[in-house]
Amino acid sequence: MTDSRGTSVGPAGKPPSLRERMRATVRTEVVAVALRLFTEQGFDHTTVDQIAAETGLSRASLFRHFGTKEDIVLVGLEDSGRQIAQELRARPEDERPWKALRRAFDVLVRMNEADPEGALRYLRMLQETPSLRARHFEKQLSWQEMLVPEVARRLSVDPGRHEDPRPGALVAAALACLDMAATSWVACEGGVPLAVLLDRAMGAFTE
Amino acid sequence: MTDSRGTSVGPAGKPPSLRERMRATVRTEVVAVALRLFTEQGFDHTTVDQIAAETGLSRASLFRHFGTKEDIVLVGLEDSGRQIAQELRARPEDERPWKALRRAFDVLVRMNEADPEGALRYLRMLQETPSLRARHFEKQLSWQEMLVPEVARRLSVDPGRHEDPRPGALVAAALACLDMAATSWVACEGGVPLAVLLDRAMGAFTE
DNA sequence: CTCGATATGAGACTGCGTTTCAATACGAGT
DNA sequence: ACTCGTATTGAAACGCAGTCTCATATCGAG
Repeated sequence: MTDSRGTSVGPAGKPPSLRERMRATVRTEVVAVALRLFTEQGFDHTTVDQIAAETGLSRASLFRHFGTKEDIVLVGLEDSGRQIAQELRARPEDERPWKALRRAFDVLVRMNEADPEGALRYLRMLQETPSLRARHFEKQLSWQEMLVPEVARRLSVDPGRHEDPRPGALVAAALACLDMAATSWVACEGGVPLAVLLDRAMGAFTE
Repeated sequence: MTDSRGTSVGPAGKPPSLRERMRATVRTEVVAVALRLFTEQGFDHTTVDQIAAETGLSRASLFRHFGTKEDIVLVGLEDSGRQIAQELRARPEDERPWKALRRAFDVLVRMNEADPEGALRYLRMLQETPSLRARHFEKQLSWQEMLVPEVARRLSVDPGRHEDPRPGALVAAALACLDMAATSWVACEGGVPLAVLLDRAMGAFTE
């Protein structure tokens, strides 16, 4: 059971067959090699053929695992989105959506604190490479789709009603704050904790 | 005097030379032809060569006018951004930034009301075409850069301080609300006025 | 009219992403 | 262990976006 891009999806029963384990191994290997090359030579100056050569895969197979070159860098975000959504659903029922979103983002904060140096490098590359920034926004859109239903539920809004943009607006705005905090964090070289910047950004509304 | 993509910029002195007028007419011609082809066959199924052929231009020249295929559709946004920024600066000094941003967006609302049918078609294409959505976000980033200084000024924040993500967060969140409102507007086929949706979206915070 | 700057077309080139096809590796059932 | 249907793989050609070079016009100022 895999999603459209082949990520193994959830703990849904199946004992992972040999094939799927192979698949996972290959994927992490590719990501490792690619990240090394990207940080060494820059994203734009690294060709897909080069990555394929260094991993011993063919170009075609590479594109079967990752639909695009950018996806090699961004596959991880898919999972982060799921984690945030899970965390959001776990927040107390009576917590305000805005606050609940802020708390759900703590999973990302913790991930960054686990490896600040790597996170800094990663985010810098993301922000310096236009094509990556663009794809990154697309991924955030998928986060949005994962988070909106829960916010809608908390606001007692019929999920099918598109005349009420409030759930979407809250989620999109929160994600915008998250991006802004990340940008600031990179700008001051990690000098100010991400959590603090995120509090400031999202606190600009309740003032 | 032209900006990086060749758009004539503001009423800054110069009487437009013949060359620049030619340039302008060619550009609007290309945009017209391209929009027709895109709505007829879809963005992805229209090649740049086709547009070049129908306008009598060479591929190379086309790319001199518009850096990318997406830019042909999105050049107009550059100007919209400037208008919003101008409107924002014109808002009363004591108005809250959030409200001032809401009012500044009215220029877009008015543009949509001037040609709802065309706006609907345009936005639909934008949202249905992934590569266009991605570039659209990039353009919004440039809007952000145009709006942040004024918001920072109103919050008495030193523009150079990136430890304070609040101006950026407010602007990014407002733009997210704008996008969400536009999405809802398209979803209900323009059934609810954009202004109303925008009020709802941006009102979800002050509640 | 002349000269420098600029826009143009033609064509080759790089790189991403897709498609086709034949060969191979898995894995379930016998 | 054998076999057959199903996935996965590499090789190679293809389509298209975007860049570059270079020779040729075209404009604009003096």
